Amino acid sequence: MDFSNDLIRGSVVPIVLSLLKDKPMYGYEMVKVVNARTGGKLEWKEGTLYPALHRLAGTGLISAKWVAAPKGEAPGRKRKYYSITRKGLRELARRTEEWAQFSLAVDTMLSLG
Amino acid sequence: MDFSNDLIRGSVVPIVLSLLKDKPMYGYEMVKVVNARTGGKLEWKEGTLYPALHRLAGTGLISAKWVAAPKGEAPGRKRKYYSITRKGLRELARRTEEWAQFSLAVDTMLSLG
DNA sequence: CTTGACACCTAGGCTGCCTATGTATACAAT
DNA sequence: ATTGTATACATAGGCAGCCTAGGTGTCAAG
Repeated sequence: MDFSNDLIRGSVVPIVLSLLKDKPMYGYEMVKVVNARTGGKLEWKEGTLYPALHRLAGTGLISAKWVAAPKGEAPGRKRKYYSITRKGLRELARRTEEWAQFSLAVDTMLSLG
Repeated sequence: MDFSNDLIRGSVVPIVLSLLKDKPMYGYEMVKVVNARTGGKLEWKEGTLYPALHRLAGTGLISAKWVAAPKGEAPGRKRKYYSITRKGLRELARRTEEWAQFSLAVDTMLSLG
């Protein structure tokens, strides 16, 4: 099952914030993790994620730091690690609650609740 | 809590199809019913619904029929009643399953599952 | 006779997801 | 040597749906 873009929309930001709540991550890593953790159901595209990360950094919900990859792993490559800010944590709480209420409302209307 | 447009997006079509599965309805009525059934959480706008109905009719998922309102209720007014088609019923099944899987995937990523 | 509820409609703007493409490095395969 | 694949970042342009704001017209109530 391939999810329509219209469903995807709006789910990227809360998921990014949720990922970063646990530990700093870089974009490419997030793509892989999301694809893996959902068994390929959610298939993030780089062209979606990178601009989203820039928006989040622009509004101060996350912050970025360039880090060289460890020698044994991917020598010579630069990774842009993102961390969630305090403001981002508050936004995560808001978005998580919003999602919970929204999905409940939709379930109700689809007689799934 | 006001849901962001990005979440709303994609939920309109399955909900319309689900409503029409039970009985034919007219647009204005759908707005009221959705607002009521979700306790005001989902607040549909006419400017959203009407174009959506036209799209659904255009792709043959629903069909329309003009009906005069009953004399005792709203005399003189015309209502455009929509019914779901057989094609629409199949699409409803698809969309419902899609939503179920999608919301599960998001719950997983937000540690709500 | 004005207000509000009913009932429909559309144009234009905004915004975010997608496709496609590009840069650059490292390593394996041919 | 060269090609391909994985890593890791980035952007431009297209597309599509939701929203705002405005419009039409009927009728009942104040």
